[in-house]
Amino acid sequence: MFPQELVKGTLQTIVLSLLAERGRMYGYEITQHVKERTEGKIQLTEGALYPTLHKLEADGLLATEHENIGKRVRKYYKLTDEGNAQASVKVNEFRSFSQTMNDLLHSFTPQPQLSWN
Amino acid sequence: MFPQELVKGTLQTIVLSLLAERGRMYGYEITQHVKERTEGKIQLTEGALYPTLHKLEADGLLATEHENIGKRVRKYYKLTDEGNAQASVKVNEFRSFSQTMNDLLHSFTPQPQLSWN
DNA sequence: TGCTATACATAAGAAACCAATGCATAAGTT
DNA sequence: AACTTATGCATTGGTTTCTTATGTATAGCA
Repeated sequence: MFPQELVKGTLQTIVLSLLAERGRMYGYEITQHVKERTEGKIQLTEGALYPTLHKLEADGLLATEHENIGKRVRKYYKLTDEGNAQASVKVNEFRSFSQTMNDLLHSFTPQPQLSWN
Repeated sequence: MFPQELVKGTLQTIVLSLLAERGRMYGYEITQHVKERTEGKIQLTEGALYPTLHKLEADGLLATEHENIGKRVRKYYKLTDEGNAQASVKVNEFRSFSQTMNDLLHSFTPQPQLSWN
């Protein structure tokens, strides 16, 4: 489990990229999916996720579809065109940041050079 | 320039790893060094840095040495033994987090496989 | 003389998150 | 039938962490 301070600031990026990949998802599904794919190392709390989803929707990056599952209503989120563009931006931004940070930390304990296959 | 939300939570890691690498540094030096090494992409503000340095010192991870430069007093920070250990932990933690995130975002736009040289 | 750089520091407010709680349905268990 | 766990939405109070702004002071340069 990573300390929360590290995960902070990546929530929007995670949500946008997952929706870009999978088309549409609902809130609870996102938490479970992230937990499984990261082997429990990243766990999104609902208190952080739902406000973020609402904010992204208010910003016009997400649109919702309501679906009845038995007597429950499930809210599916999907990307708008703008949201799709923003997903690209955010993911590239994170990768670039990740690279910069690793360069900055590089000399601490030298790692072997990476190369593309 | 990265959005600040991405840099958040990495300040302690940056400080500890730079001190592990360079022995001792003073506050202003840290801001300039990070700015140069990242080509301006990460810029630490003093309002964030100084409270962090004070906190790390209060937590016993850093020790200070005062040096007179002309009529000014410059505060050098260096790692304690505990700080040195913590530097390892934090750097490894970030690298692991970075890897996990990149895996999670991987399928968004597939990247070529990485391999060690 | 005035501007910029160096160098420390704090303080008020904002942003983002966590932990807790709440409501409700569904499924499985004893 | 009763209880527990899982599913699924959501809000609220408090904390941490950072930003912006400000303050003080020395030093160098034009």
